[in-house]
Amino acid sequence: MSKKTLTKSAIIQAAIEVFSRNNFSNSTISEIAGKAKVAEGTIYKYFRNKEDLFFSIPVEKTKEFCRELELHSQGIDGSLNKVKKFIWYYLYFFKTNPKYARTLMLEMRISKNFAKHAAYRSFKPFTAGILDIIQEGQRAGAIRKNANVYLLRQMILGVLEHMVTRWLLKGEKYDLMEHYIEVSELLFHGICGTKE
Amino acid sequence: MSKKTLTKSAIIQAAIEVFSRNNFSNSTISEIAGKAKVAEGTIYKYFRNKEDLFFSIPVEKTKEFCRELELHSQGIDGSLNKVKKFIWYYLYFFKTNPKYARTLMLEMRISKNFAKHAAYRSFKPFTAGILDIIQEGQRAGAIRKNANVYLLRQMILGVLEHMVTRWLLKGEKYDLMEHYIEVSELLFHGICGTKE
Amino acid sequence: MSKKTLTKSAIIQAAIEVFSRNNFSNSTISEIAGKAKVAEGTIYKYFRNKEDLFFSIPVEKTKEFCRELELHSQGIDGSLNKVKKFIWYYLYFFKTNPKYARTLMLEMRISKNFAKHAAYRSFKPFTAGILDIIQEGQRAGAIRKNANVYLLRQMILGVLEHMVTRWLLKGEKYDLMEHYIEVSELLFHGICGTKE
Amino acid sequence: MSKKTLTKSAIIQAAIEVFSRNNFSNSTISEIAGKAKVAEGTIYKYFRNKEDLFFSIPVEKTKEFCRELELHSQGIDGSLNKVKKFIWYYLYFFKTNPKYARTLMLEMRISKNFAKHAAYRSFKPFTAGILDIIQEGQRAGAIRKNANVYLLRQMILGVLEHMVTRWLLKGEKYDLMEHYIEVSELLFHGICGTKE
DNA sequence: CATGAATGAGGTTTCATTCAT
DNA sequence: AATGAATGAAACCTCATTCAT
Repeated sequence: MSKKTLTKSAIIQAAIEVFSRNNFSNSTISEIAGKAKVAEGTIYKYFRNKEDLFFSIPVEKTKEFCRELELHSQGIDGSLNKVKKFIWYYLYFFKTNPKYARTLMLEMRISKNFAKHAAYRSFKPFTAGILDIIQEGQRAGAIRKNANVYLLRQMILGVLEHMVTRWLLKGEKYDLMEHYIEVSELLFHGICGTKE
Repeated sequence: MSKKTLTKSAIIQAAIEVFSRNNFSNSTISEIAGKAKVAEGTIYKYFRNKEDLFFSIPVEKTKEFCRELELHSQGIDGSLNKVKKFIWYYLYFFKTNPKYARTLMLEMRISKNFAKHAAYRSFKPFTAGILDIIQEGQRAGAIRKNANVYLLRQMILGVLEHMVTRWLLKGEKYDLMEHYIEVSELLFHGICGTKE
Repeated sequence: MSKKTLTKSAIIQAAIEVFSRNNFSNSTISEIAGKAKVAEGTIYKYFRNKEDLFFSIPVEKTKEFCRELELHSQGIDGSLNKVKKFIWYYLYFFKTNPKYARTLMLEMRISKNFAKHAAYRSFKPFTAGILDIIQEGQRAGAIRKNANVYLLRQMILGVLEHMVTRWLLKGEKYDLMEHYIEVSELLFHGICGTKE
Repeated sequence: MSKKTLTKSAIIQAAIEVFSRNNFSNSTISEIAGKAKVAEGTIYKYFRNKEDLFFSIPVEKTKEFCRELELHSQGIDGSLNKVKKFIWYYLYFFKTNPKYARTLMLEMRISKNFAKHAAYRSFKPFTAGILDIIQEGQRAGAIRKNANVYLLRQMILGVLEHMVTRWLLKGEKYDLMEHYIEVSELLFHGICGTKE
């Protein structure tokens, strides 16, 4: 890694830590600079402004997510198994990256201009991946054919997002993965009993 | 309504509007005072500080939600029908209160000190209500007995929260309620097809 | 004078002093606030920003100039005598307001956006006054009829402006008015000798 | 020209362009370096600091002015004709060097430390030249003997400076030279009519 | 000689909160 | 009770200058 690349990723890493503790507005460039061991001015050589630095965070992290997910998914047969693995890895990733989780789930996601920023496109491969699995599952009959694929994806991601968010808001005091099998089960077969 | 109560709710209403446009940090007391047609100093007669005003918003709004839900739920038989009605009303409420939706979903929920604030307790009757329905459903056999009630509640609220949040982030450009029947169906019977 | 008006003119007066010592960019709001004995924030209650404060300076000062000139001009007959008096008062005014002179002549006049700012219009009565005198002089035959009035005004103001500017740049070390009669004479009858 | 000289004059030329657009404080070394196609650090090999670079601009330009003026003045008889030629060339020079005109007239001239800088002496031959012409004119009787030569010079330069400055402030939208004959006429014979 | 990454001091501006009226 | 003028701390960001390569 060149010196420039090293400095840049030191800044990103420091930014993740700082933004995860306070919110965007309460985080200061000065603190990020301190943590990254660079001068405040240096940050502005690499990022246009505070918001640009903020939005640049998920670019690298999403690459990492997709790269690792790829590895974990190899050799798995059956769409439902693939969905299960996705659910597992999703929770695992945020469990092991709790600071990034905070930044992404509690700050970035609701941020006004995020969708307009170039960095937003870095999510494309991520959301495309799960969509492929669902479509494959429908073709194979493992997933309901009479349901909109986008709605199905929304449900899965919605439940996962909610689990991570709730875990963060509760202070990460329980194991994020403890109910993951049960949740998969409910997602697959519904909340209904057998009588009604 | 006394003059005091009128002033107070004018301030709250102005606060909802302002906080729904910008985020907490970017909203100013000065703008809220302007919209409520009171002096800045007056706000401090009714609320300890900016955060106190912010957290006071859901108190009234949640009361309103519960009161109306009560009415809508009367005369409904069957736990699943009650859950369906809850889902319907939840979406309906936020569809008709989009500014409050923004404030609550995008700002309040992730706010660091919210859970510590007295106002947080105002959600109690709300979350208790849906729990009752689920427990009743389990007793009647309409809802799986082998699933944790809290997890069930979390799934339902998680999906709903996600739907509202997504709708807000997409700019309220589609009808929040358009897929509500399909979503109920998926929640009740799962995403699986019949083959696997 | 109300308290608000007092505060505002204290700020303006402090601004004149500070801007006259350093240039616009090197002057600081902090120093102006200190001199005016108000907090930095107070300045922003009265002026939109640093530039707005800067451009607001000549408004009051030009009013003062015109008011006093009016008095001094009363009872004077003959256009050339009026021009002479104008020249005298112009030099006198800047001699007795050297700090304002610096701000206006060395900073304001060349400032990029000044002509666009509302304050620019405050010069109107000033430039209109001398034009009237010139036109009257042409009608009476005291001033060349075959010369453009705007060019005549430009020459008079140009020479005066230059005298003040030069005096400032030389450090106000000589008497600004020492050559004023000689200059009037040259303006009136030209630099030529009698032979050519 | 050696490579060193080439680089230096590229920097000066870039500086003229940049300083003519913004003022001294708002101009950046970075932009100058960019325009001159050298690294920022390189500028500091040739000039002590930003101010030194700024003040170095007129040195070359004034040499150019004097050299050309010399040529244009050859073979002209009569002091007034020489003055006329000077006026013509002065206006012509700034008309054809508008960026330098801005830098010199609007920025440099009022600059606090300019008179102290070594570069200030580069004006000497320039101001000496016009003084010679005036003195010669006085001896020949073409120019009033009863007027201070320095005052005469001041009047001529003052009017010219004012013409250029006004033209720049008005956005160079009219022809700087359009009234030059009329102005000479007024300078030579005064603004007075024949009656008074 | 030339480069350009890094520095870090310092200024403008915002805004929650107070308090005399 | 209501006002709104005044406060002053604190943060983002810029940019001249340096120095290791």
